[in-house]
Amino acid sequence: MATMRDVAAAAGVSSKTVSRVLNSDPHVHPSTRARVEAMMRELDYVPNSLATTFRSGRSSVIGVAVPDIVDPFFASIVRAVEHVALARDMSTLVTSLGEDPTRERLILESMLRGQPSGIVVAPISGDQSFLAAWSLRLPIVFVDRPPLGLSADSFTQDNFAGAFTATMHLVEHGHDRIGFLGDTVTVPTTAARLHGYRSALQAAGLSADDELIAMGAGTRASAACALQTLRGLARPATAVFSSNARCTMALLPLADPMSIVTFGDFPLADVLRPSLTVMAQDPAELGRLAAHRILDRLDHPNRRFRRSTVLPVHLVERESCVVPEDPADRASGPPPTATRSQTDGASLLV
Amino acid sequence: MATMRDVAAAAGVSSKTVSRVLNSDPHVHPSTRARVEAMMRELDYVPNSLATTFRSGRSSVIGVAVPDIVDPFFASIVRAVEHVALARDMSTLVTSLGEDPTRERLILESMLRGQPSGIVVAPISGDQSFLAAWSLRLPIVFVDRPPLGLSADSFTQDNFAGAFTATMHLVEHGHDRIGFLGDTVTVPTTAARLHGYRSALQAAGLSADDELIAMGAGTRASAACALQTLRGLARPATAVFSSNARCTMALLPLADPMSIVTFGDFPLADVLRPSLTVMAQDPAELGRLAAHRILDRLDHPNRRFRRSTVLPVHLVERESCVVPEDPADRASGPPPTATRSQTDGASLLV
DNA sequence: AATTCACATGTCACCGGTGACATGACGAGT
DNA sequence: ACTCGTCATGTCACCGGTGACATGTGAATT
Repeated sequence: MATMRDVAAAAGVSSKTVSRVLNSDPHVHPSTRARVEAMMRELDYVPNSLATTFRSGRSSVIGVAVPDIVDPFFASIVRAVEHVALARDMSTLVTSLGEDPTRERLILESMLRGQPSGIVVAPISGDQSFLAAWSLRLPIVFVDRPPLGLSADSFTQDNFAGAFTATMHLVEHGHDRIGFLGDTVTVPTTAARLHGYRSALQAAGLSADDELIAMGAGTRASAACALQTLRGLARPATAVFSSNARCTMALLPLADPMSIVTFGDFPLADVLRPSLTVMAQDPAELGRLAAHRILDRLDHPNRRFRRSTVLPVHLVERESCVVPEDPADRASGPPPTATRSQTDGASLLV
Repeated sequence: MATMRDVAAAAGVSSKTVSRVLNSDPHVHPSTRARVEAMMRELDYVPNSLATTFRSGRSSVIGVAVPDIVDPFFASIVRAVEHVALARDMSTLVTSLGEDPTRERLILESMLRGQPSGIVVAPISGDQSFLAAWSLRLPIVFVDRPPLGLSADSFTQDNFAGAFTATMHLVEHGHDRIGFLGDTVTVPTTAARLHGYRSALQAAGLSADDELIAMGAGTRASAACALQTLRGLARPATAVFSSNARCTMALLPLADPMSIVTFGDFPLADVLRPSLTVMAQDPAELGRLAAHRILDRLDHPNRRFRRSTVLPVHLVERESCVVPEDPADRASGPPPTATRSQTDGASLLV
């Protein structure tokens, strides 16, 4: 593994000159440059970016920590950050935080010890105050979920309004018993969506019974259980607002006639039959904004930025919301939104 | 940003002693240790892992380069590597290689300059010979796709056998005109799958006409076009072997009655109606094996390992393969494998 | 001829831990 | 009392580039 000094010795110059050649310093004689370059090639020299990085005190790496890279939502965020970083010749250190909130701190601190230029975090725990000391030294930007117990840049979506709109959409289709599906209330995203759901019911003059709210519905088994409960109520639910794509995907294999709106679009949501009506988010934009904020903070340490940016979400209306079936009158005409009949959908693939 | 020497000065000891405390060296007096630890807390000292890393000459990072992290297949590989790395207190540097084969080298070399302990690559270009020099210095392990122009460890799947089985499965259902869908032949994976497909047709005594083979079918538009062509043939195709999940997902919105088998399982493949019969791969296993190989190579520099490991893939039979419809005889009885009728499937969601 | 200056190149310290080796102190064993 | 070993701690160089600053050389300017 040839170092700069090896090249220098071979070319009969000082290591500084090699450094100059490497950084295309204009004050190097063409012939010297040629000689050095030849030697670099011959010794098949590769600069050790660890050394450069170390000396400069900061690695040109943007850390990204998300709950789970396999989730396409977070994967999109990661890819967007990566893309912005690449354009600035920086790289990306990715970590999944997993499910265990107590590990968040360990994972993030280990990432921070590597002296990244900045980090982008979609947190899983309920307290990021431990990042306060770090945020003095490098830009820390939150995506999807705002920081708790800490003031820092964040790019989130309008979860409240999105949930409100989604629930209203179901109400407008005539549903008055609408279930809520989510994983954990401790995640602020879910809390805000629950809040939006409740507000919509209230605005519509409907009661938001707790029995309509099913948490921990992130797996197929638990979603099945939740669904059964919703159906078994004295006044059964006829529709569901699923607060995230994971719950929806868990629900899909078993949800028979029931209207659904989901928070968050996902691959194939438009291909299912019926296709799913969703509140579309834009994870790539979230990632892009976060990455740019890191760069902006780095470039302009003294500039002030708006701390919290909330992106709108919008309703993508597809087929999964229909007027509830009236048991007394099965011939009540076609549902207003379903543009394809059920049998149509059935033949799509075979 | 306090350094070790700051702590040392504050505690009235040498920096080496602080280093010892940090590394829990037993030869430190308890009282000294306490004093140093107190000072570390007071100055809110954080070790600079860049320095340690630099001195040791190798960062405890495993680099992972995949075509696209948003693809759940590659995301699973990444997560598996991450998981193994974490257990060894190493971190993971992730990069997407993207679509452009000419950029592969640049991206990988930039990653390598960071002196990772090893890298895991799912390459996109047709030549990795430039990695030869690097592979002398650190373990380079290929996943999903074998290296080209280079001898290195690889963990792949049995693409040939998988494609053979998948195609045979369609043949056994009575199809004699089976189309092939893929993106690029230059990717060895696709080439092997095409080969398996051809061999199966040949083994079945069917002709593998070039007109049945549609490449570049990775987007919805191109998949639509390919499908139209296959349907418009003098002897139209009645079934399709899709060589990867991306093509399948592109095909889904528009494939009406046509039997499909896909290489690679993906989320929701079992929820679609009809659910998709697939050749299931195990990306997480691939990632796990690759990561362990990196660690093994690191731990046992002199041990010899089997270079190439090929994992089997297996058929997951679902509903998307049916006996071709005989135009002359529509009452030819139920298809042998479809366990749910089409109308059954239709009512699953509403 | 003296002065100035752009240019080509070199010297050296430094970034922050840590390995190799040194030192001093004290208790145990002969 | 002397040697030896263990413990607690210190010194110093080094990992590989690079910034600050110095030096030397020849051409242009006065």
